[in-house]
Amino acid sequence: MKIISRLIQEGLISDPESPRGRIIHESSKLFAERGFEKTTVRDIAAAVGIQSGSLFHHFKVKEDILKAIMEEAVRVCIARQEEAVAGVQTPHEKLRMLIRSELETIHGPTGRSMSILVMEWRSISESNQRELLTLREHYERFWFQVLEENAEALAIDDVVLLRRLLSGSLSWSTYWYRNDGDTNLDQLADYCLALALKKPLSPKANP
Amino acid sequence: MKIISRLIQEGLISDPESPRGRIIHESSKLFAERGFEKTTVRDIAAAVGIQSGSLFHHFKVKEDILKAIMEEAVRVCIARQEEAVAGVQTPHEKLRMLIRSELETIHGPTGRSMSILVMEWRSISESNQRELLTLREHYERFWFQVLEENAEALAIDDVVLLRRLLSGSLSWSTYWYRNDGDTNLDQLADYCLALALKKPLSPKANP
DNA sequence: CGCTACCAAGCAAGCGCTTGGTTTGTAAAA
DNA sequence: TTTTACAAACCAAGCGCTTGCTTGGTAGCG
Repeated sequence: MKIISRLIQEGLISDPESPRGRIIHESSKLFAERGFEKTTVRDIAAAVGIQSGSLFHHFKVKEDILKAIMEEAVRVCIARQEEAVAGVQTPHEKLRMLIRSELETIHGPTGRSMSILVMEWRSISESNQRELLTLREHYERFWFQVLEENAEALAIDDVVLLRRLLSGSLSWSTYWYRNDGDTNLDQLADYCLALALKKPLSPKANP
Repeated sequence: MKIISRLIQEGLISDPESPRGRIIHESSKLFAERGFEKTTVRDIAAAVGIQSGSLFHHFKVKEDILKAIMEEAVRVCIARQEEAVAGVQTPHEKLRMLIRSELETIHGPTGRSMSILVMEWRSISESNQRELLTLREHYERFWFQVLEENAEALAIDDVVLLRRLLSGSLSWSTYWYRNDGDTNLDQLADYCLALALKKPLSPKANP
């Protein structure tokens, strides 16, 4: 949770105590539950505990709330990613941490925002999509960097394709993975890693 | 295309020439483009070339159009799947055909309906969701049957988890795969198969 | 004073859907 | 062959409601 408070201080994400933060928080709950289009500004206002008109003192239009949620989601994602790989040495472990980190953002406290980012993508305008894509590129670039640097060591034949298939598997887990099930995130990450490397499940370290 | 006309004759999907079929067809274009919530009954009517009120002569409520699209999508999916595996003998080839068939439904002419099925899921009521899930279960059951019967031969350690990860990878391909790219569906299927079996890409037949 | 945060009221537009009636194709009855 | 019958397909009009957002004003605080 250290990351979050650092990002708040840097002004990259908003303080959940502030009005803006409260609106974002409540909105993300509602958007995740029923979707952006089906959530009215009155729903949001009621959840926050203010009048619907008052929302527009903090956000110019409804879509800006959605954009803010997505923006902050990606920012947290990037920060988590950098922290996960920092200090890790072996290629094998680097990839494992990357997978693990992505699973964490999907199923941890930021999970709601992440699924909104995917599911409500079409509800934001093209210009906002472009802005978010630039942000997201940072994240993807990091993945490709790690994969390419270690492609030989890990015997990866197609970096781009692997990332795409992995991306799908991990995202899709929102639909079935539950934190209280009999598989935990570490086990899931290990399984994905084994699949990606076409190796049997087991050794902690690497040749 | 033989399957489609068979399904039409059996009354399992509607004739694209009929009014009902035309509405479904035009709606699926619009839903895929802007989403269910953002498509108005007036948009649909205009695309079909009738008055908005006339739609309700064929469908009781707007949601029923969406439901019909989804229902027909799953039916085509199931039929394709059965046909794909029929006559195939080796475990290796069976799995390959299953993957190939799923990719075909996602990226072929039924692709639009398939992505609607995934993306607009939350826009249908719970009771309709239940109905569709029963249909979908048929499809999934078929997958598990094939996987379980050949788990030993293919050295699959976790059938359920493999199907889930594969499911994600394949679904996600809507976001990046283009038919006119330099990879075709067969190549993609082969790559996914190699990943699933943790084997290097290459041999047509199996040990 | 001035600034942030908010309220109360409501407007204009758009929404899904209904209504009552008309056209059109088909097929049996005269 | 003409007449009658009838259902399916559609139109024109609009109702009632919800939507995102605006406006003008107020409370609280440094």
